[in-house]
Amino acid sequence: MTTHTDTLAELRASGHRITPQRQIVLEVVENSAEHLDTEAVYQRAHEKDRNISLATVYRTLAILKDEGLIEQRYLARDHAREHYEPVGAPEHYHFTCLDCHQVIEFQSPRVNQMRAELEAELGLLILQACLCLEGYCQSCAAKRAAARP
Amino acid sequence: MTTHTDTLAELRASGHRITPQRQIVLEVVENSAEHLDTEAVYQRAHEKDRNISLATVYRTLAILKDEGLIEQRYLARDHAREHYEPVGAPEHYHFTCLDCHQVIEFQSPRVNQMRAELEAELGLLILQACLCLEGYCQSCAAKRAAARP
DNA sequence: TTCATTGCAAAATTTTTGCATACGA
DNA sequence: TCGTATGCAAAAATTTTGCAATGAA
Repeated sequence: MTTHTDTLAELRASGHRITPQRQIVLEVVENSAEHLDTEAVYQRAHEKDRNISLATVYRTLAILKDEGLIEQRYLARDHAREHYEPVGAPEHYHFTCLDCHQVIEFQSPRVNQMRAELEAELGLLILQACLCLEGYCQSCAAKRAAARP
Repeated sequence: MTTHTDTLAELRASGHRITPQRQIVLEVVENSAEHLDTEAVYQRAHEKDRNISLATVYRTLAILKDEGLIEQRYLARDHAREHYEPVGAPEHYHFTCLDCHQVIEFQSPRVNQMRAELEAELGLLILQACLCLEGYCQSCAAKRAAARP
């Protein structure tokens, strides 16, 4: 398990300076249960430091992501927006219903299986896997089938 | 294999009108080998109809996507931008190297396996699967390992 | 001290929307 | 004819960037 301190050390080791702003952004991502997009990270960071700027949050998230210190996830419902979470969070992906818009989180061993296969076959080092599914949930699929026989 | 005419019929059946602009947008997506983002679709559509507007392209792509008549794909390299392609294109996903930025296309039976499992277990109807991987390709991974022993 | 980092504001980019007009069915 | 769809232009939403001042190492 990577700790906050470890992550800061890695950040420094990769040639970046440790600033209060960066510590705050990291804390926010590490301590949130949900996936936060950039705006949400900014809002929470802003509560801790009234002077932090949105530009700094953008820049910091980009650095942390580039260094592999946080992960990005995309929700299908709002795919264009990146959501961040700490590395090491339990693996899960998202299915979004196109009709009722509920998000169903799921796990599947197939993803890691595939990652391992690709790494072995193609020699890749896979750091991030983005997987999101869209379609209709059970009840909405049933409704649509009934509406259009 | 769904034909252009079939797709238009489905579009009409779902309550939308067939306009020259919509036909052009559909043709562009169907006839392009690459994945086009909205701007690229607009550019190609614009060559065929100098008066077509970007707003119409946005609106048309949204409709076609909502109706499941085209699919969206996301490339990890440029994840925030949607890329469209016709339904029924051969399954493939993307890995992007964070260093040299090359995009490696790959296939994996694990995806369909997972889709089938999820549909069976959760009763979902999965229409779109977005999967993109990021990390380092074989040579870039080797370089990084050498640079930071 | 030195240079990476910051905040601010402006710019750039991308997408959406209001509305009068045009046109498909 | 009737109401959807369009083009335009303006607005909204999101992200990036220039620059002088600040502050981490």
